[in-house]
This record gives sequence, structure tokens and C-alpha cells, in this order.
Amino acid sequence: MGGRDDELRLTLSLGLGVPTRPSFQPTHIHRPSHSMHNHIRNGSWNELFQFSDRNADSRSFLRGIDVNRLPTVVDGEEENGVSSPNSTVSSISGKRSEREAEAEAEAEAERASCSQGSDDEDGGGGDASRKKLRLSKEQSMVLEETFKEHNTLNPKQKLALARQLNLRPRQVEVWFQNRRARTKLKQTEVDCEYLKRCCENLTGENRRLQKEVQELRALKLSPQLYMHMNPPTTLTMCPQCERVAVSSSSSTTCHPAAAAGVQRPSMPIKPMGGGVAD
DNA sequence: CGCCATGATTAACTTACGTCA
DNA sequence: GATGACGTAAGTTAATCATGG
Repeated sequence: MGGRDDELRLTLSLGLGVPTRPSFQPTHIHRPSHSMHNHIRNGSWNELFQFSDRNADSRSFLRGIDVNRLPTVVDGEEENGVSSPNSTVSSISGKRSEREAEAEAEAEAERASCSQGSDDEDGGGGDASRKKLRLSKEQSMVLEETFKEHNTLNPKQKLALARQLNLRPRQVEVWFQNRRARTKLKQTEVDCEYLKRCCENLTGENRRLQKEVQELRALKLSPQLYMHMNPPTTLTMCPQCERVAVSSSSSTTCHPAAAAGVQRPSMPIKPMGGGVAD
């Protein structure tokens, strides 16, 4: 499919003009949540993203189908703590806190977004056959922009965004979760491509060195020939790691990947869901 | 043209785990 | 240290859409 190809092309546009990391660090290691927060809020790699999005919104938008039906009452009740494990707020514990106030605000937002809601759901009988809603182009755009600024939301931001977009806070929350997952997946693809290139380069270098060893062995067996040849290899210190490096004609480093111009990419990625087209 | 099968995308969900009070 | 609340990542499910035959 065309969209897919576009995506991959974007994904694999490896670090042209993008600062590379000094050494390879898989970016998808599971971090403790707080370090993740810091990492994210410092805006390191996220700032590198180019948020322009492709098919998803243009799809629904261009076809003029507003699939973004407002949530049903059933969903709203879910958000109030009926079923969702992530957003359940215990009303039993008596301690009133800021958090509880926020939960109430969320419930309020629920009701608000539900009040204008549709009644097309089949009864809302609690069975909650999940109805998938498509976000409108505008909603996706705002979400993307917000994600660009910070890819996690605190409860207040979540509420504000939900109000602004006329969505349930839970929807905003889920959108950000999914968006982070997609971002990570993309970065994994980039990392994977980078490692593949490294591997290819190392394989080539290894092959070359083996060949050289063979030649040297052959020469050792015929010393009179050896006398008439230039030394095929000189040993120098690699400036990067201060080890003895093989320096044949081209390279004076023991980092063949670097010598071959392979640099680790750092997220030249465009988003997937609903952004601005470029 | 409509219909169906198939694959891609993504909203919504579940589970597991880490952190904090 | 045990516990509960909470947030997030990872994985899954299912709705929706595009495309090709």
C-alpha cells in the first residue's frame, strides 16, 4: 500500500542532518516510569520529530465522513470507574484529595461530553460492544501538536485537552498511550535498520581481514616474495578507543561502521495518526 | 457497479510492573 | 516491609477503511 511505503520511507530516512547519538542506545528499553517522564519532558528525541501526518485523517476528512461520534452514556459511566482498570477511582476511600477532585473533574468532563452525545448506540446496555470512533482531522491535529510538546499528560492537561476536543479524558489518555507506542515502534524500526547496516559493515570488514590473513599466511610460506612487497597493513592507534587498529589503505579507525559513514539515526520520523500533511 | 476477502491502521482494552505515599 | 493508588508499557482485540479480484 502506498501509505505504508511512505511511512517506511520516512522512517528509514536515516539521520540526514540529524544529530546522531554518540553510541548506540536502544531507545525502547523499559524504563521506570519516572525516568521516562524526565526523559520525555526534557524533550530529547521527541523534539526531533516532524509531525505531519498522512492518511488517517486525510482519509476520513477528505471523504467527509465524520466518524467521530460523540461518546455514549455507557462509555461515560465506564470512565466513572465501572470497568476501566486504568482509570478506576475508588470512591470508597474517604480521603479527599486533589486527585479525587481531578477524578471528579474527569467525571464532569465525561458527562459534558456525553450530554451532547449520540443516542445511536444500541441501548447502552452495559454490554459495551466497543464502538470505535474515528477522530476528526482537527482533533488529531490538536492531539499531535500537544504530543509534540509533551508526550505525556498530567491530569490537568488531559482534562483541558479533553474539554477542548470534546472527547472523554479517557480517550485522550488512550490516544497518548497509543501514540507513544507507535513512536516507539518507529524508533525500533530505525534502530533495527541501523544495526543491520552495522552488521553488514562488520561482516564486510571481517571478510576483508580474513582475506588479508590468508594473504599474509601465504606470504609467510614464501619469504622471498615477501621481501619485495610493501607491508599490506600498518598498525596504528585508533583515536576513538585507543586500541591498536588495522589501518590499511582507507581507514585508520577500528570502527568500521563509522568509517563507512554509518551513523546512528535518531528518529527522523513522521507520525502516523492524524497530523498535518506537509 | 456491488460484493467479498484481505491487510493495514488505530481506538479501546487488559495485564504486568514500577513508583510513591 | 506491606499495601493500595496510580501511571505507563506491552500486548491484544476489534472497528474501520482501502484495495484488489
